[in-house]
Amino acid sequence: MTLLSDHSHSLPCQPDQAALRQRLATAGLRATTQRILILESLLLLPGHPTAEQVHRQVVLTEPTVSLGTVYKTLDSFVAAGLTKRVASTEGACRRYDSDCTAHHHLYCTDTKEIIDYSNPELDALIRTFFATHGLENFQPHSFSLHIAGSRIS
Amino acid sequence: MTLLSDHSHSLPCQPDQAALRQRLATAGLRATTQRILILESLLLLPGHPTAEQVHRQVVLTEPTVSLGTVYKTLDSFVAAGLTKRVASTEGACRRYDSDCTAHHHLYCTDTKEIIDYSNPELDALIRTFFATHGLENFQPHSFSLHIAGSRIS
DNA sequence: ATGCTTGCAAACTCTTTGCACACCA
DNA sequence: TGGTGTGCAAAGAGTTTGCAAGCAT
Repeated sequence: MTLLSDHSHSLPCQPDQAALRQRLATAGLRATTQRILILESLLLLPGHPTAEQVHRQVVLTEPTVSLGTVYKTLDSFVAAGLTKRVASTEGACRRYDSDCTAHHHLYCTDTKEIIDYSNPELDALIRTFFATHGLENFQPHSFSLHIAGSRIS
Repeated sequence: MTLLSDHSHSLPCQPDQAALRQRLATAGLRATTQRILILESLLLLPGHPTAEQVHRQVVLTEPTVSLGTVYKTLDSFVAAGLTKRVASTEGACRRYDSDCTAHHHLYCTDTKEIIDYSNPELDALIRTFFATHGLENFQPHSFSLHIAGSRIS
């Protein structure tokens, strides 16, 4: 099995292999070829890819990586906090989000798209609300607002 | 603090069969025995039942109802707006929510429970926020805040 | 060297589908 | 009666698992 080859086709602002290894190490995960590739693919793919989509991307570079490994790896990424799973009412399959910073989602009811949305003012508003109106018997640690609606063109 | 929207809260009283027929008719659905039972079970079951759980409940009264019918029926309920599907990052299976009024969800990271949460003040806060800070290219029509955290005993 | 990871394929779970029969409007 | 809805069983999609062999540390 070859190590990560140089990617003449890869996008400009992609983290290099050393940075990916570092991220894995920080998360307490061994830096295997597969994990590096899967992490790279997650960061590369737009939107909220499924395990299947990540696999398709990974296989371009390393055709022997199995879908099962992608599932196991994505699970370990989620467990390690490298990745999140996106909540969705639509579709049967899981979607992953490489953006682990707090953010919200716009759900387009027409196109079924899930669009990332960040707004620090909104975050502050919500945090302040729960700081003053504490929930009973529940300690919140993160919030995500799901905004359903439709795109205006 | 902004005024609360008026919040007429009806307890989950058991609608009789005539009321259920009426709800189905209003939604444009034929009132079959199965649909009446499934709707009744949805309203009866606490939390956010899966198709499987609804089926188990329905079969107590009418043992011949098939799981396939429960799936088809729940889909038609969602399409008709009688029921919602709950978004979840956890678990593989779909959950349904008979409460079609706007509300939020607490996701307990320990027990994986999904707990309903309503707070008109919070709703007003969010609505006000988006009324003043409109989204670009997006017309929101509903909001649901997902609050992850853990129960305190 | 040790123990975590991987690939493979089979098993599993959840959901959908096709079709003949049954039923509501 | 006509057109929908239902039951059944098989198929399909997505995900998990067990184990032998392969790597990272």
